[in-house]
Amino acid sequence: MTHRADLQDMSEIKQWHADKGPQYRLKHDRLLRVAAACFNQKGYSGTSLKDVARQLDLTDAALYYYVRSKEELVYQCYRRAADLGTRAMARGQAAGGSGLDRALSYLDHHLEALCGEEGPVAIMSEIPSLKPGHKADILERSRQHSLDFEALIAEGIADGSIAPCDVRMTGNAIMGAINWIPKWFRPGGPVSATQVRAQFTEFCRRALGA
Amino acid sequence: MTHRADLQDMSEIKQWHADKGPQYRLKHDRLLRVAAACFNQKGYSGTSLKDVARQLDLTDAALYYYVRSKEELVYQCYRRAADLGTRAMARGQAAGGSGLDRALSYLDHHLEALCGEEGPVAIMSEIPSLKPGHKADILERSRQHSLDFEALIAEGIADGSIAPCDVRMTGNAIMGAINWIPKWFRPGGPVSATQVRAQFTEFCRRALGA
DNA sequence: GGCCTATTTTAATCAACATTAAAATCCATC
DNA sequence: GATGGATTTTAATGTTGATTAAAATAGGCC
Repeated sequence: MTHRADLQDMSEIKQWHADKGPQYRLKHDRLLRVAAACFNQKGYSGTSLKDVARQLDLTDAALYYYVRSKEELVYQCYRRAADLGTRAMARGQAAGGSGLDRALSYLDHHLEALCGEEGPVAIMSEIPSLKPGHKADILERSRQHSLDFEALIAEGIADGSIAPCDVRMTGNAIMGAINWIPKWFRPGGPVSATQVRAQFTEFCRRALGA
Repeated sequence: MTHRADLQDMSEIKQWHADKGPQYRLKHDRLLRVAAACFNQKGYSGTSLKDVARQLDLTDAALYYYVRSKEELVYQCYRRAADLGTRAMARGQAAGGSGLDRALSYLDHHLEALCGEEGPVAIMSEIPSLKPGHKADILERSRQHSLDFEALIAEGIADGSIAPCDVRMTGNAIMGAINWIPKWFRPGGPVSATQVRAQFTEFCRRALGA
């Protein structure tokens, strides 16, 4: 499924970051978080590189020391978001208990990443305008994530902890609810991250539970 | 809450469309649907007016006979989406039965609009880059819609048809799931609109039901 | 102090669209 | 088949913001 071009893209990026020191990594990560916040708050077309740079006390041109292009900046934001999701999924899968328990564990971990200190996570609303290789990569990860979640649901149904339902649809519904969270949740807002975590998992427990 | 500038914007738009005939209205509506499809599939920044125009067998310049700017095109797409939501909400509120019944009725109507013949509905991911007046208008409608939905949930809790829960959170979760649907649902795809409607409402019934 | 690398800035450049103005075409009606 | 409004095209124009190249600065290390 993966084209030669994609692999090339991937390795290019690895090279790009490979030799840089830890200072670099730190700033690069900060860039990604700031950019994600901008994209979520001001929209993709609404945020210029200058906007992002200003928040980092930098010139727009300076960003090109960290990313090759705006497109790549978006891509890396999405990649970061996908990575956080994947990590949460791995933890959920590794958790003990019934299918329901593990599904909820995953959700809780993901919510923690979304609302917690890991900083703002980019909503993936501009996937289509990524260049082919990057788009394929993100879509692939995204697809895998969905499949993993559906698998958890299926296991839950099998072991009787989750009520029988259309796995695909249910997965999509919950994923949608998750993905939409950055739209309405603001750290430091009226609702705390802890509350969201508790209430959201509670919601899913009821939605899924047998 | 509404500024003078906003009102001005609104009336300007009314004037713009007021005198035109029914042919015009028809084509204008088609434009909005095609544009919504483009924005959803190719992203906002990924769709040029030329793209939209091509699908209508028109030149990009011709679109300016129907809209004043790209920004306004987006705004009208969002407005159309909001209107469909509002209509569904009105029908749901007017339906009989318990709070749960009415909430589900609203959802069903909204799903029908989203997946049915009314054509593709724009995902509102670029609200921030609307100009102030338009942004305020859309946000206001959106907020109202959420409030209405939360009210339905509250009524359901009051009459015992919906299990006690945090109304705001639950509303946000379900709205998120709804708003995300255009991301994965493709008319003519593997899953029919009817199936989505049935399964999604079923999901919400379980999530909400007492 | 001098050197080397990492980081950032200044000052252009450049391209992609959005947008506009004027002209052309289409179409119903007289 | 001529007239007038509605609709669309052709051909520029403009502006924004991404991108680049070369120069400047900062800081660790000898």
